[in-house]
Amino acid sequence: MSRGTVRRYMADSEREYDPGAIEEQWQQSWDEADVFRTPDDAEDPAYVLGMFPYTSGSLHMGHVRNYTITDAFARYKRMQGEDVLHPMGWDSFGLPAENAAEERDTNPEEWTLSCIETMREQMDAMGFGYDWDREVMTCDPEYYRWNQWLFKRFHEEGLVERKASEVNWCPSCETVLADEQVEGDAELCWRCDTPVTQRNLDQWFFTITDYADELVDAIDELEGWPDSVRAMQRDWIGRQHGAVVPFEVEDYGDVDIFTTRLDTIHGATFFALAPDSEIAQDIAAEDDDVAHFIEHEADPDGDEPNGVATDLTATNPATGEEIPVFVADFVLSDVGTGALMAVPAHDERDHIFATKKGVPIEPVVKPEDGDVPDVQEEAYTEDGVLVNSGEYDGLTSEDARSQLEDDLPGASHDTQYQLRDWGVSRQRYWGTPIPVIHCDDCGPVMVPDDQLPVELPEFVQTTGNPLEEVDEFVETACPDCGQPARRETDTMDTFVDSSWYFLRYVSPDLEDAPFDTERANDWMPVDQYVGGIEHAVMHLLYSRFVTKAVADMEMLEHREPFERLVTQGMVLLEGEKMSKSKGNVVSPQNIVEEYGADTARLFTMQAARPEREFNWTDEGVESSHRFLTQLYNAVEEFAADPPAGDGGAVTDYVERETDYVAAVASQSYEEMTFTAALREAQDLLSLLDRYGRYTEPEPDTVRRALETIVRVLAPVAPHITEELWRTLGYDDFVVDASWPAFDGDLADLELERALIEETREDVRQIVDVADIADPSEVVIAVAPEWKHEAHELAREFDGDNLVGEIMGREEFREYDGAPDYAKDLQAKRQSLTPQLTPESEQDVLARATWLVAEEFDAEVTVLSGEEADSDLTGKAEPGRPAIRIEE
RNA sequence: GCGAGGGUGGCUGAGCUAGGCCAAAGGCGGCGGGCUUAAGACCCGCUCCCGUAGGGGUCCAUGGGUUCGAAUCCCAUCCCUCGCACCA
Repeated sequence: MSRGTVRRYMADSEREYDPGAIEEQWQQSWDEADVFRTPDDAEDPAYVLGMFPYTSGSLHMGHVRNYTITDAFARYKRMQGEDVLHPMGWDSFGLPAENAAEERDTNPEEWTLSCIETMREQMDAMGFGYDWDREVMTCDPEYYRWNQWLFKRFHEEGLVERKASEVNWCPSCETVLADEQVEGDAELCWRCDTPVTQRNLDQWFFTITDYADELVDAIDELEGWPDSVRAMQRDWIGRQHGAVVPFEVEDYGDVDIFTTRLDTIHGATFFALAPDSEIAQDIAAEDDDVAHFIEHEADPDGDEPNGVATDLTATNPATGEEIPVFVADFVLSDVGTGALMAVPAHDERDHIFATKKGVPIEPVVKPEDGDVPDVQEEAYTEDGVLVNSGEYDGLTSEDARSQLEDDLPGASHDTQYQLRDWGVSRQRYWGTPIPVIHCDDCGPVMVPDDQLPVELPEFVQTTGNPLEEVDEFVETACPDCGQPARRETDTMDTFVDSSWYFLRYVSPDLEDAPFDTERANDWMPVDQYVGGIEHAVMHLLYSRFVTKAVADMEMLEHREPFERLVTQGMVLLEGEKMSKSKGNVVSPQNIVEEYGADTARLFTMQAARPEREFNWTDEGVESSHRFLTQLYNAVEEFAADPPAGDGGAVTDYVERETDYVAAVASQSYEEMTFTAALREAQDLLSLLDRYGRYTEPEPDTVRRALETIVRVLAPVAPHITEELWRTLGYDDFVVDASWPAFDGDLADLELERALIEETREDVRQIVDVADIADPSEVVIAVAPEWKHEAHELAREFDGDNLVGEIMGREEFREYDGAPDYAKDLQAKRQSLTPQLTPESEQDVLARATWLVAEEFDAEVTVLSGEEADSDLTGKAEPGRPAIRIEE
C-alpha cells in the first residue's frame, strides 16, 4: 500500500463501492445458507429481541434504529461463537387497521397483510438477520387461539373477572380505553386525541393487582433495566402502606377511610366523601344543595378543591369529637375507599379546603427539634412528634401510626395500589375474540378448548362494533346446556397479544400449547430486549405479569421475561421529533436507495449511544458513507496489489494498535455503546493509510489490521464487510467469522498509548514554542534505570521522609540529579501513577518514532537513559522522556 | 408538586459507572494547503488565550464541598427533557 492509496485505486480500478450491487446479493446468500436459523436443539442461545412492530404501513427511522441496535448485538454474539435467537414478528391487531380499511375501502386483514409484506421487504433491505422460520403474527388464528387458551387458563386460575365498571370511552374510536391509553390532564385518547368520556359497561379484567406486590418488589432485581423504566413501573403500581379506619357517620354507621398518616388523626377536623360514592348519592336525594353540587359544581379535574357541607357529622374515633361531613370533588371514588379524614394542619389540599370552608385547623404534629408550627397559613406535612393527641403526645409519627393502628377500634393495616386491574375488553373488530358464550341460563360460559380458535368473521363496515352485526358469529349454542346463546362480541386488548409473543418464538408452530415449556425454560429469559421508552409501563408491565402468571401455572420456570433492557432514544430531524403530520420525515427507503443500508446502519449506530436521542443529519450520513468507501477501496487495493515490505518499526506499532482496537471493540459491544468500537476501527483505517504512505508495509500486518476492522464493523455494516471478507480471500461468511480477540491487558495498551501521545505532543510544543522552522533531528531519551527505580520506591514508600529514604541508598546517591529528583518525587508523591519499565518505554517509543519522523520530516532516535548523555537525561522522568531537537 | 434523566469547546457529541493518561475523542462547520483547466469529490494541516524547549492562564450550567488532584464524587441553586399527579 504505497502513496496515495485511495486516489491511486480510484484512478485505475474497475470496482467501486456500489451498495446497490452488493447488498441484495448478500441478503440472498444469507437466506440461501440459512445463516440466521436457530435450530430447536440449540442450547440456551443468546436471546436478542427487538420489540416487534405494530403493522402501521412501513418502517420509520425509529424502527430502523431499534432493529439496527438489536441486529448488531445479535451478530456480535454470533461472531463470539454463541448460538443466537433473533426472531421477528408482527403486532398486527388493533384499531388503526380498521380505520385504514375504512379509508381505503378494504378490510383490516388485507390491509394488515399488505403492511407486513412491505415492512418485511424493508427489513430485508436493511439486512436484518432474522430467523424468519420463527415469525409470528398476532392476527393469525394460529397465534390468537393461544390468547384465547391463555384467557381460559387465567380464568381457571381466578385471574379473570367480569365486572360492571365505569370505563374510559373514546367517542371517536367508539371503544373502551385502558387507563394507560388516556393521556394527560385533558384525558385524551392516545390514538386520536379526542377527549375521553365515561361509560358503564360489563368488562373482562385480568386481575394483575393480584401480582402487584411481586411486580413492585421484583423491580429491585431488574438490574439490567434502565432506572427510568424501573421508576416508572414503581410509580405506576403506586404501592402505599397505610391504615383503614372506620368513622361513624350519622345515619349511615361506619364508613371506612384510608390514610397513610394515621398519626395525624387527632387533627382530623372534617370528613369528606367522593361525589359519586353511594352515600353522597343517597344524601343528594334528600339534600338539594348536595344534589346541586354533585350535578353542577363538582369538577374532579379542576385545580381548586370544591365541596359542599352536608347536615351530617362523623365521629373522629380518636377524639370522640363530632366533625362535619362534606361532599368534595377532590375525593376520588377509585382511590382508597372513596372517603377520607381530612387533616388540614398536615395536608396541603385539606388545608386549602378547610381555609375555604372555615373548618378549624389544629396542629397535632411538630418537628422533632422545634416548636409547634403555625399551621394556619400553611400545612406542615413532614413527620415529627405528636402534640395535642392525648396519650400519644411525644410519640414519633412512625411509632404513633403503629400504636394507633393497634388501639383504634376497627382499624387495620392496609396497602393501597394505584395499579388497577387490566381491562382487556375492547368493543372492536380487529382483535382476538374473547372465547366466551353468554347463556341466559348458565351465564357467561367459556368456549371449550376443542372449539378454539374462535375465529373472526368477515369484516363489516359499521360505526359500532362490527362483530355485533354478524349474526352467524353472534348466534350460537351454550356449550353447557345447548340452548341458543350469544357469543361475546368484545375482543381483547392488543396488549394481550404482545404480553407473551416472546414465548411463542421458542416454538412457533407448536399445536398443543402456546409454547414448549422445556425449551422455554432453557431459552428464556430474553437476554437483551430493545425497544422504545413509550412501552416502559404498559407492554413491559403486562409482559412481566403474564410471565409470572404462566410461571405459577407451572408452564415456565422463569418469573421475569427480560434480563437486560435498552430503551433507545428518538431519531430527531433538526432537533424535532419526526412526524408525518409535520412532514419532517426521513424515509428509510430513500436512504437505502441513495446510500445503501450499511451507511444508514453505520450512521445510526455511530451518531449516539443507543439510549440517547440523536439528530439525523445529511452531513453525518455522508461522513459514514465516505468511511465505508475508504474502507472498500483500501481492501480492494490491498487484495489487488499487496505491499511487499517489512514496514520497519512501524509494523510493530500497527500491530499494537490492532490489538487495541480488538480490545476496545469487545468492551464497547458488550456494553452496547458501539460508538467507541466504530471510532477505533475508523482510526485504525486511517493509520493504515499513513503506514502505506510512510513506508512499504508488511503484508501480514496490513491484512490483520484490515481483517480486524472488517470484523469489528461486520455487525453494523454487514453487507460491505461480507464483500470485503470475500475480497480478503475467505470463502465463508464474515457473519460466521470469529470475533477479533485480544488476550492481553487493556490497561497496558492504554499506558503505552498515553506515553506515545504525550511524547508527540511534547515534541510539537517544543518545535512550536522554540520556533524551530525545520527540525532535522529529534533525539528522545528514556529516563535512566535509577529514576524508574526511585519512582517505584516512591510509589511504595509510606514513611514521611522520602528524600531521606532515597538519598540514604547508595544506588541513588552516585547520581548528580538524585537530590533534585528525590525532592521532585516527594512533592508529587501522591499523584504518582504506575509506569512502564525503561525497556518497554524504549520499545514503545521506538515503534512510534515514525510518527514523529513523518510529522516533522526529521530523523528520530530513541535512546535508553544509559546511552544518552547526562545533559539530556537530566530532564527525563519515567513516563516522560527527554527530548532534544536539532534544527 | 413528586420521580427519572440531562446541561461539555462554533454546532453535534464521546468522556462521568471504576477521580490523575482531559485543553477534553470523533463528526460537522470554519481557516490554510495539496490535487485539478476550474468546481466538486478526495488528501494533508490548523481550529480556547499567552509563551523563542515541552511552560502558564482560563475552561466541561452556577455556587460551594471532599481530595495531593474533580468534566468525573457530594451538597445547594438555576435551566432543559421525559414520566406521574387534586392518590387520602
